[in-house]
Amino acid sequence: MPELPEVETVVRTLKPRVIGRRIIGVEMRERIDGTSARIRVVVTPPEEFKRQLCGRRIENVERYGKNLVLRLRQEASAKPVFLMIHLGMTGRLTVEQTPEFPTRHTHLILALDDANHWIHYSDIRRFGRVRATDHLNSDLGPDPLEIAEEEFFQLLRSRRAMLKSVLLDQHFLRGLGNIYADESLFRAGIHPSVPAACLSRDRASRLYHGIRETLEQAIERGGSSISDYVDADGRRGSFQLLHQVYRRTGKPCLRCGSSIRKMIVASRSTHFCPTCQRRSERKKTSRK
DNA sequence: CTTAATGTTCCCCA
DNA sequence: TTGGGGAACATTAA
Repeated sequence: MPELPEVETVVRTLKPRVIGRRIIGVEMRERIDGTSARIRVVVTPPEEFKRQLCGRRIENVERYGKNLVLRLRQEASAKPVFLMIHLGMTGRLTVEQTPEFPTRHTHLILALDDANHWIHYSDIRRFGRVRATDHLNSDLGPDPLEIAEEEFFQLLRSRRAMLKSVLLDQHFLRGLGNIYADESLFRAGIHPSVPAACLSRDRASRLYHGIRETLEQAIERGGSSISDYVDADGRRGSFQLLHQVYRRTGKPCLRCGSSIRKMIVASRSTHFCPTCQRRSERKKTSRK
């Protein structure tokens, strides 16, 4: 359930239910397979993790790229601790009314001080990661909803890789994933394999706005629920109903009727309309 | 039985 | 250093 609009939706639905509450209990269930090395969803060692969380109040819930960040504090004067959660591919963060572990895929339960609600983290594939730290490291690129157009243009110029690869790179922009990279490129009318540095100012501008509009609409619709994603209240999003290209291979383009194609870029399925998304700009007086 | 899936990281090679 | 390609991680559903 991973990209920016989904995480933003979880943040918004989680906020009213947990802000101001204290965490009074931490329960973990780590599954360990004999075959492979031990993969833990909660990265912070268990004792340290409990020590960092227990008794602290949830001051705020924010999004950092695809991460959820809960800012915790003992009291106003104390130093904050951050609970960072990355949902990976199938992670769910929900508020439930039971302290019981409902399935074998629930890995973490936080008890709140209202005695009625528990925060559950479940993750079928266990690609997600949960950690507690006292400092936020910022090795990710700018947020696509905050970056200025000129800064975006300058960033693009520094990368010669294919646009699709660049948009997926969290060090370039934080928050886009496979769905929204494809949908944004379609909205901008640009082919996924165009080198980022080759974009004209005009096309870069269309991409900038294409990304923003796609993300904003997706957030309005509560994100895309393809298989696992739900918000903190367990509700599915509906933006998947508005997808123009993602997973629509062979279906007609909703704009021009051409058959949507799929190619592999950066080891990821990449969907595009061969008619609406050109490799180069077609100008009326163009010689190309 | 095979394939693909909203993600990240690591390794190899050009 | 940059970028492409692929594997690994783990589970499920088609």
